[in-house]
This record gives sequence, structure tokens and C-alpha cells, in this order.
Amino acid sequence: MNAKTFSSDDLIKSAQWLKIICEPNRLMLLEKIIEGIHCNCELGQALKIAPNLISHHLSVLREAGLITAERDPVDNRWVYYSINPIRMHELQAFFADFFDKDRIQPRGATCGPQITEEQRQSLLRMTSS
Amino acid sequence: MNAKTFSSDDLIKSAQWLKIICEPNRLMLLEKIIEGIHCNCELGQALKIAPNLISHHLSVLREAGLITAERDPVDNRWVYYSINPIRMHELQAFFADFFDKDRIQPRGATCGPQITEEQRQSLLRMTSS
DNA sequence: AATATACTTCAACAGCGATTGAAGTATAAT
DNA sequence: ATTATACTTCAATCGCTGTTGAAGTATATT
Repeated sequence: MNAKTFSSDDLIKSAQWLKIICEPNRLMLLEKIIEGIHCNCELGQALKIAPNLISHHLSVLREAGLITAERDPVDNRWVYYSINPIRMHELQAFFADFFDKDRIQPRGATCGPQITEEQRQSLLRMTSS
Repeated sequence: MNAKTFSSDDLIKSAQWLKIICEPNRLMLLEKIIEGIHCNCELGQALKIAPNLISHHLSVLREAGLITAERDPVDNRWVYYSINPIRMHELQAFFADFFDKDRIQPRGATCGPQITEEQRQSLLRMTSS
């Protein structure tokens, strides 16, 4: 019973999530934050890109809710970013479901030219191999 | 022992994959193909977009190796697309690994202002909560 | 008070890619 | 042979976004 399907709305939302994380610098920022580098300036050093660009990409991730920001209580100039584990799990769950190989169905022969039953069976054998 | 990390090269390649599937129409095409609708013309009807746009997006998916195309042996004008289960599994595996919550590390306090040990411990408690 | 630090915001540019309409190709039907 | 079908390719447009340099803001240091 692999009846799971995704609606257009599901997929449009999923595509928006994917647009957030399909940028190399953002993916690297996420990786560094996951690995424990949460300081803005260290993230800039790790990626070797300009501070304002770091700031831009981090704000995209933050507005998407993938990370949260907090100021250093001792020196308010520093900012630390943390992963939102709930969003991480949602993304993981989506991909686990969407790319589940058990969902793959053979072609339903409702389209194509008029063919004989013998030819149709031949096609089904091809697509299921 | 959750020592898994991703290199820059890994993430650049992964971002390229994500760019392929972050487009709503392409995600919907994949969904329909997974569900068993493999015929080009039916895909166009399902998505209600122009045939040449369908063709464009399918060619992007095909060039990325996510789907394969085959002509109808009876009527060569028809084209049927099938999911590449190997690529599907690779994408699923990447997301399972990258978004594994066990990878999330607390902040390593190698950056930020000069602080006392007591303050550092306080920060660590905050980031690990 | 004046300077330095750690970002953030702004303005401008540039390149990519989704979309559209028209033309082109190959095969099948009449 | 002519027409129809099922795509595919081409040319052009348009909007979005990553990137850059400069200016701005807030906090800390001297």
C-alpha cells in the first residue's frame, strides 16, 4: 500500500524550500552551522566571501526559519546562528517520502497509440525492467 | 560517532542537484512520472502548461539523469519517460545524511569576545537547550 | 569624545533561467 | 502527395537573484 502522493500545493511549497537550500554558499553555511561554527565572522572566514554576502545569505536562511540568530550577551556586536532542528527534520521527512523508491509505478497505458494487447504487454515488460 | 561531514565539492554538487529539482513544474513532472504517468502528452495535460515548456523541463531532468526517455515502438512519435531509481536513491540518501539531526553540534566557543569561563559555560547551556 | 569593530542595508549591475510564440523535424494517417 | 500529430528547437523577453562596493547602524574600546 504505497498510496502516498503529493499535491501541487505540497510540491510548490517544497520547491520554495529547495530554492532556499539550492545555493552553494547557503548549503555550506548550513553545513558549518551544523558542524558547530555558529559565529558570523567565523562563517565568513570559512567560506572566504564578503561579510555583506554572508549577511545576505544568512538572512535568507533566517527568514525561511532554517536558522535562528542570537546576540552575544557579553558583546552585543557578535551574532551566533543555530540550526532549527524542526525544519531540518521536515526537510529530511519530505525527501524520504518523495524519493521513496516504493512509490515508483509502472506506466499506466492510458495514453499512446492504438495498440494490440500483445504490444501493450510488451511495453509493460519494458517499463518494469 | 556522528563524524560525517560534507566537503565544499560535495555541497557544490549537491546544490546543482537541488537546482534541478527546485522548480515547481519539474517537481510536479517527477511526481507524475513516479505515479505512473509517463506519456509526454499526458504530462502536459496534467500540468496544464505548453508542450514546448514540458519538453524543456523534461530535457533538463533527462540531461541530469533523473529520468530516461524511450520512444513508443509502435508509433515513434510518442515518448515515454521513466524515473531513474538510482538517482532517486542518491538524492534520498544525501538528504537523510545532510539533515540528520544527530549531526547538529553545539557552538564551539573559538570565536567571539574575551569572556570568563563562567560566561562561556552559560553560552554553551544556551546553545544546547 | 573619538575611533574601532561587527555586522546590516542600500543601490547597481550582471547573468541565469523560466516562459512564450513561432518555426522546424520526424513520423503516421489519409 | 498532402495533411495531421507529437514533439523539439529557436529567438526573444522578462523577472529574479547572487554579487559587489559603498554607506549606515549599533555596540565596544580607548
